[in-house]
Amino acid sequence: MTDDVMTIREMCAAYDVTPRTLRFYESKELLSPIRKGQKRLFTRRDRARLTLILRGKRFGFSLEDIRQLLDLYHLGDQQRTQIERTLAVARERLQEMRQKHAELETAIEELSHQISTGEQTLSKTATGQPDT
Amino acid sequence: MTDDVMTIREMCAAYDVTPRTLRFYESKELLSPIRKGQKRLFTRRDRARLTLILRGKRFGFSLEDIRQLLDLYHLGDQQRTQIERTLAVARERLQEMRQKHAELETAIEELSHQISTGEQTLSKTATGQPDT
DNA sequence: CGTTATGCTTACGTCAACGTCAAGCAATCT
DNA sequence: AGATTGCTTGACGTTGACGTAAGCATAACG
Repeated sequence: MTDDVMTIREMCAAYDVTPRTLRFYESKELLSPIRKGQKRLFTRRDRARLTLILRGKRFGFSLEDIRQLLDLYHLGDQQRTQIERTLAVARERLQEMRQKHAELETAIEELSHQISTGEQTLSKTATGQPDT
Repeated sequence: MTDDVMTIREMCAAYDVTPRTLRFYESKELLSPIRKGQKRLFTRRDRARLTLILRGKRFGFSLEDIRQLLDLYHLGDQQRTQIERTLAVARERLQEMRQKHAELETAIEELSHQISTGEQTLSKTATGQPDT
């Protein structure tokens, strides 16, 4: 099991990102692959974090937001006050997410309503063809 | 009821946006306020659209995406093929939104789980207190 | 009638999140 | 050895969504 770690290429393939993206995330301290000489080796921890990063992005969180949240997922040797601040951030984000979730539900309903209205408009003005 | 229309300042106050933003949206053909001489007057239609624009943005849609979706909300004098394309776009977006909705649900559960784990960590390492 | 406020247009500035080169090691293939 | 391939580190370019500043017009106030 040498593949406890992955190279940058393997990571790119696995997560569908570019090398540039991974290096960029490292520069922003979102990832911290180990260095074998010159090269980066990404651990399970990096992979878990990347999963969370990509998910966070889909929900519209900034990388900076995500960086703060990531700490939550491996509270180890941190200071108590640090943990508390992280928790506070997390609770805020959770609130935002719940809010979004609810709004999204409304928006989905509205949009799907509009779509069926549109479909009816179409079927009435059918293309030369009468109704089936 | 002269306030069938609103000035740019009123709009800014009502929707918490800047004048720049409203003019920018107009330049991108997302809004089309009428002109009284030099000045812009925003109608109910503009307001409805702005509501949808801001909502769309919260869900991570680009202004261009939103511009296409907006057409759906007032299919009037359009061409049939144009309506069909709009509907196609809308269905795609609806799919995305449903996907996001589901993912968001998962993420909410995970995050809230992590938060309670974090809280327990805190309560065990209570301030200066040894384990209970 | 001067000035203060508001609005308009035009144009350049900014910030996030990368993309896209350029230039240089290092290992590997021929 | 030479060439190729993969990875590295800068450094500058790009796109979307505005911010900001300059300059002029119009309107309102005193």
